[in-house]
Amino acid sequence: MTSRVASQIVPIVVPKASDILANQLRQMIVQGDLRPGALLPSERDLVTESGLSRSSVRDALRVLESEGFVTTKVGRSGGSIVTLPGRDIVARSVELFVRTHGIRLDSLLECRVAVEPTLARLAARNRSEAELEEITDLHKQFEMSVGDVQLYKRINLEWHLAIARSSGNEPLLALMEAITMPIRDAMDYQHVTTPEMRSHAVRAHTVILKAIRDQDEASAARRMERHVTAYRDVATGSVGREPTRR
Amino acid sequence: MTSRVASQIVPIVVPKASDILANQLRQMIVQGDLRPGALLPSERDLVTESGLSRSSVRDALRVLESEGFVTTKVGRSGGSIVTLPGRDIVARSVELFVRTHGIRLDSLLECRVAVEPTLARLAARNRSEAELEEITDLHKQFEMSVGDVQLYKRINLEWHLAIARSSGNEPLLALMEAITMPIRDAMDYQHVTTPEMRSHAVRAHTVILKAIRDQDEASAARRMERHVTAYRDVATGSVGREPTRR
DNA sequence: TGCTAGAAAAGGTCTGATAATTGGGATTGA
DNA sequence: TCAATCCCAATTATCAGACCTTTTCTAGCA
Repeated sequence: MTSRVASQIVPIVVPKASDILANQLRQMIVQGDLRPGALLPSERDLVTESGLSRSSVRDALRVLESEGFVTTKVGRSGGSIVTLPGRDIVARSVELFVRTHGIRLDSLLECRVAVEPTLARLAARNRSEAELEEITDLHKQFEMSVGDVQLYKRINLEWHLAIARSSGNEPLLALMEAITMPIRDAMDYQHVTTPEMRSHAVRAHTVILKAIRDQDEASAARRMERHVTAYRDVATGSVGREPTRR
Repeated sequence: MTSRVASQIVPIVVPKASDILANQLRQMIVQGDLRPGALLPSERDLVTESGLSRSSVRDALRVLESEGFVTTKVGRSGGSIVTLPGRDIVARSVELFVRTHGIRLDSLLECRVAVEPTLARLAARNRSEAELEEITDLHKQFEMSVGDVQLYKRINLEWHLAIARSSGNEPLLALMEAITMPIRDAMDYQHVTTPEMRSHAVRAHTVILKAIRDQDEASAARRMERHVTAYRDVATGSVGREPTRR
């Protein structure tokens, strides 16, 4: 065997044409060169500009569409409009992750326990008057819904989400929105609430709302933590198991 | 004007052929009919099975690929292999969200403050011996890295992520992974650490590690909270602003 | 003026062909 | 016999072009 020089060749990846185009467009959007609302050139124009075929251009646009970077309309004066990937995209990916990996309900509730006290604290700090009014409004509806289980559940979730929206913290809000739907599905499937539990929740909400109104951050966080911790312990049937002493 | 019957027609949306196919395949994967590792039929087989054209089939596969449901290889014995959308997909969508919406560093650090104490608590509860060893190992490297800023930063992040992995809570881990990279980028850009700060962080890590080793959940959570809260306050320059009294 | 039919513009779909990539099997040479 | 090499087949990637569907604009007509 003849001796050979040491290979300095590193694995070469050949990117796909459509990926290159998608990356370029994505980067332009991320960097702000393309503003949301802007209309991209038509597919046929992109073909002439990029030198690629229409299928490659379309592949790129489809990927960007599924990532939430463009929305596409058909028809005259249609085309691809630049959008920014919003919380809905994050929520969708989290939801698919949760469903495909069989994440259990207690993991999701643990997640809520981690997130919601901070959301309540931030809501107490940052809420606007309009947001406070919305939360208050939902709370009034909540108080009157203890008889109707379906309504109760819906208003309950809406109230928690309204607080999250008032926090002003987008990443945490996105996570909260993302885990809310899987939690609701799982709870619908396996959990029933008693009237006593419901009126208990109403009382908990009342004091949390007061703390948020008074902008008492520490109280809002502490009471929200108690509320969601209790919820978790009831739902996972682990009331006696080391109740997160603090 | 002749009187007409009330229209009961509701707006009709015509889904795209490729979306229908993508939805079908996605649902089969989510429901478990298609296991990860399974090889989908070739594009041409899918064409004959679905009755659609090759472009529609390819559109569907491209969307699924960008969602993390399949990975596609070219060449003989290539094709589309079923995968499950992992934390990387979640992290990617969060990262794009953060970058396109100009989420500020203090929001991300607030996020960490919300999440990491719970991760530390769960790590103290659920860590395996091997995971404890990994965390300990990283801590030793950390202690020796105070002189090398770049190394220090890398090991620091690795240590926090190792704790997150030991928690056993996949959603929180995904969020932690998702916000780590944007935080690092922003910190690289604007923040410098002093040797005093670094050795202070080493001491904080030491006590957290001890709590995790001893499986002292409350201590792990409390000390981690102090640690990341201090980090946030230093990084946002708001040391004196209502330091989350507790 | 108001309405309608058609033209125009855009994405959606289909068809067929060719290129590039990859793995495995056949071939060949020592 | 065995290892390196060459060739072929299967598969995705890309291209080219045509036609369809949807939507909007417009010109002409009543």
